[in-house]
Amino acid sequence: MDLFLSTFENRIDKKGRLSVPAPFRAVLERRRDPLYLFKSLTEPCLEGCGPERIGQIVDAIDSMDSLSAEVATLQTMLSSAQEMKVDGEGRIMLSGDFIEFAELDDMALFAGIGRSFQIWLPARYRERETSARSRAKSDGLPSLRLGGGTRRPPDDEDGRR
Amino acid sequence: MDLFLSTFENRIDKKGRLSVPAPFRAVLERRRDPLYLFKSLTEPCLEGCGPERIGQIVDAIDSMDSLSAEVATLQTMLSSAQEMKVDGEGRIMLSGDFIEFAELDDMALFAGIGRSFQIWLPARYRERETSARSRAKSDGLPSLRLGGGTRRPPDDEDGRR
DNA sequence: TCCGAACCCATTGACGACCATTATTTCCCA
DNA sequence: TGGGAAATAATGGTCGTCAATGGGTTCGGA
Repeated sequence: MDLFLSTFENRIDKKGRLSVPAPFRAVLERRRDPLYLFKSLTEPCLEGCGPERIGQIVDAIDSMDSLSAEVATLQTMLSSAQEMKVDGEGRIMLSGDFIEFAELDDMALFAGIGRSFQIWLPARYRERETSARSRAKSDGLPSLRLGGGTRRPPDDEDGRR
Repeated sequence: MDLFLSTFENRIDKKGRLSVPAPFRAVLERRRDPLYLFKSLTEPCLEGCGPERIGQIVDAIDSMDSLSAEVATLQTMLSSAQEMKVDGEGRIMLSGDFIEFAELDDMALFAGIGRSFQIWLPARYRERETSARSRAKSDGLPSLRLGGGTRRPPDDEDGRR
């Protein structure tokens, strides 16, 4: 399975166009997947993914009580989602709404987080990264304990990016 | 599967005409489906969909106790439904009843929510979106935990709080 | 005959497709 | 080992197309 990993910083030109990092594009193209962007529900950033995640959300809505607050939350997510058209040069055009929401300026930082990626204002991302790091030092790495199962206790780590 | 996604804001002209967003039209045309609108049961907005969703409601009624209150509610929904005529430019004409119900003025906001979409007074929609986002921040993203369904423990996700 | 709704046509503005230029990296060869 | 060439990626600009909107005209029903 190919994943979105690593971070890239690209420029947003004055028309609002933004190059998708070549490695991310490669993942989508290999699967022949279109790219979807939507506003994060919890943070000031955009989320990028393929259709399968969108489908999961739609199915979740259908299987839930349509009166619940959770459904309204998921609907908010969907109604912010856009299928992005990628031009011949691998660029997308961010709507004014997206730029505003993520408070983007003239640079955008792509952060690969596995099955999806995020787009941040670079400065804001770094802020968040340092605080995540210090939190990890004080609180440990709960998710690694849960998920990984196999290897290595929560130490070293900080060495890598 | 093609879905109704994203939001669009269009003007209601002085003749009462309203352009259906081209992407939404494309979904319906590809399936050769007519467009139905009906009043939302739970919110001050209109719901738009194709025939299959209307059929689902009919089937639901058939499978329920015909004396129950829920059936009466669903019947209310059906009786408010109209098949909309779309003119050559992709516009529909809203009845006075619909405009009143959704408290529409001179702008209408289309919000795609997967298999259907909603039509809102823009200001009212934004209110609702704001509250959905703040709720998501405080309560987390319960539904994704449910919806993911398939693999993977409840970590990573977009919603790393 | 009057009103409203369906149809047709015109305008405009934004977006998408295409083409050009620059920069950076990698690889090959001198 | 260093320099150059080619490939890839990023960036910038331009033009055509289509969607959104507005106005006018005709047709049908009351």
